[in-house]
Formats: sequence, C-alpha cells, structure tokens
Amino acid sequence: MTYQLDEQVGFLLRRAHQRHTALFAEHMPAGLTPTQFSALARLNERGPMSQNLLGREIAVDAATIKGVVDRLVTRGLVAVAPDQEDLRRVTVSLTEEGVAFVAECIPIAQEVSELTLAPLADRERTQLLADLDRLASGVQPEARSPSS
Amino acid sequence: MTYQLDEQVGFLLRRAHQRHTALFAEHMPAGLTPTQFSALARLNERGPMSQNLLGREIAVDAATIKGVVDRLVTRGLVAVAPDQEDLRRVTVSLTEEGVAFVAECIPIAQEVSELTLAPLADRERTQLLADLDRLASGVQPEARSPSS
DNA sequence: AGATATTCATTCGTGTACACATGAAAGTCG
DNA sequence: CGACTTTCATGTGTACACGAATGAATATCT
Repeated sequence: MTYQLDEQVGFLLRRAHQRHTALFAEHMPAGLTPTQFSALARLNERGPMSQNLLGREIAVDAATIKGVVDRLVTRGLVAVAPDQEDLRRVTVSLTEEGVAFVAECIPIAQEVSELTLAPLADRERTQLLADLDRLASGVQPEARSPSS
Repeated sequence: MTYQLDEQVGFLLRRAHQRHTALFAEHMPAGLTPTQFSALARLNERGPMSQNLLGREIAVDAATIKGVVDRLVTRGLVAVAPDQEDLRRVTVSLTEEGVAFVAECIPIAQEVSELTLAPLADRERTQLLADLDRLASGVQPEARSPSS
C-alpha cells in the first residue's frame, strides 16, 4: 500500500545511472561507451593485465569483458597477446593509439562527471560519492560491539 | 593524470546499481527482474495504461518496454488489449494473478531496498535518495539570480 | 606424482537499454 | 477538407550484463 516506486533506491539508482549514460553518450566521441572507457582508463592507470583481471578491475564479468575487449581491439585502441607464463591468459594492453585516445577522453570524462553532479553543491557531491561507494561495496556499518 | 576511475560518479553509480540488482535477483522469486517489477508496481499504483505510457512511467523506452510487457504476458501477470478510442494503442493491465503476485513481491522489494541501503544510517539514506532524485532529474541548482 | 580444485577464456541464452526506421492512427493548422 | 506533425507500436541492430556450461591450464594438497 505504502509502496512508492519513485522512492526506492533501485529505481533512483537506475534513473541516475541512465542520465549519466545519456550525458556520456552526448559528449564522448565516436560512440565510446562508459564500460569501454572504464577499461581504457584502467589500463591507463595500472598497465597491461589479463582480460579477466581487467574485467574484475572494472566490475565486469568474464563474459562481458570479452565483448568489450573485442570491440576495443577492432577500434585499434587495445591489443591482446598470449601470456608466456600462463597459457590460459590473454594480456590486454593499450596501443599507442589507445594511449593517445585515453588522454583525449579523460578531460571529457571529467566534464561528464561534472555535468552529472551539476545538481549538487560541492559538499553534497563529496557525501554522495562516499555513500555510493559504501552502497557498492556493501560495507556493513560497524555494529557497536564491545571489542575495538 | 589525476583521473581516478574509482572516484567517478558514473562508475560508482554503475557499481551501486550492480549491487542492488544482485540483491534483487537473490531475493525476488522466479527471476523477476527489477524492470519487470517496476512495470508491475506502476500498474498497481496507477492502473491500466498504454504500453508506451507505461514505459515512460518507469523510464524505459518504447523498444524496451515491448519486450518487458511480452515477458510479463507470457508469465500471465499482465494482459494487453487494443484501445477502443485510439486504434494505435495497446492497453496493459494487471491480471488477477498479477495483482496477487505484486502483493507478494512488494514486501520483498522493500526488503531489497533495506538491504541495499544497509551501509547507511537513516539520515544518510534520506539524503542519498534526495540527491539521487536530483541527479536523475538533472535539476539545475537555481543560480543566484537577482530575479526571484 | 596423482587426484582434486581453481582459474582463465570462451560460448550460449536471456534480458535490459537505446538509436533508428517504418507504418498506421491521431492531432493540428491553414 | 487536406497537408503537416506527432504519437504509438513494432522491428532491427548494437552493446552491456550475468548465469551456466565447457575445456585447457594452473594451483593445491596429500
């Protein structure tokens, strides 16, 4: 009875994410998706790594990262090579073109973040990011226990 | 250089939404998805409406709502009927089974919302929901203008 | 070493999510 | 009324997103 869809976290998270995605698509070049950019940004931050690890690093499962990497390879932004030490692994790394491309995209990504957060004041932004991180991590608020 | 993927709103929104979806899947019966439930909940709140309007009411585009409604029809939770006044429209309504099913699901949905928000204290929850709503709506904070 | 378990990459199937195009039906305006 | 525009439903194509299964390679443990 008292259930209001518009007040549910899940629904609000979906709509907020939806607006961010729209802003991203509007400002990023050549149909680069948020997930694709995340992969590029992570490789840029941490260097080459196996495909599965890259997926873990950006919270994308093994089945999904496969397609993401494939598309980045097609665009020439990323290269894959077999790992010598572990024959199961495929190492993913940025190409020269990929490095240059990420450099171009980062300022745009920052602008998109800014536009997404535009409705909030600085203090609120900081708080929101911290809270979202806790939601994403599922951190339990320390139950007041005698220990510690 | 100073770009940190883990601190970007878009990335955090995606991960928070991801955790919510996982909790939803874990607790909801029979593989009902958040989007499917949103449709049912909206029909329950507002009564029968055209398929496109239902999509608008839950922020899902026309192409997507088609598939959602089709699956709900297959499950027997929803029925579609041609609108007499407007021959383009298809009216979507809950079936008896659908009404009973939503009633069962609502308490579970509330539990999922509770679990999703578990990392936050009450005051933080209220603030987060308000902020997410503003992000989703893209409301511009009134620039301090002389007028009004 | 040998049996067992885990990891990695891949494939399949299902379900959003959205851009774009199309045809039928309304609505609008001169 | 007739031309123009908008709305509605639908279809196509692309891109996540994830569960489940598979086979090869590696790790673990006795």
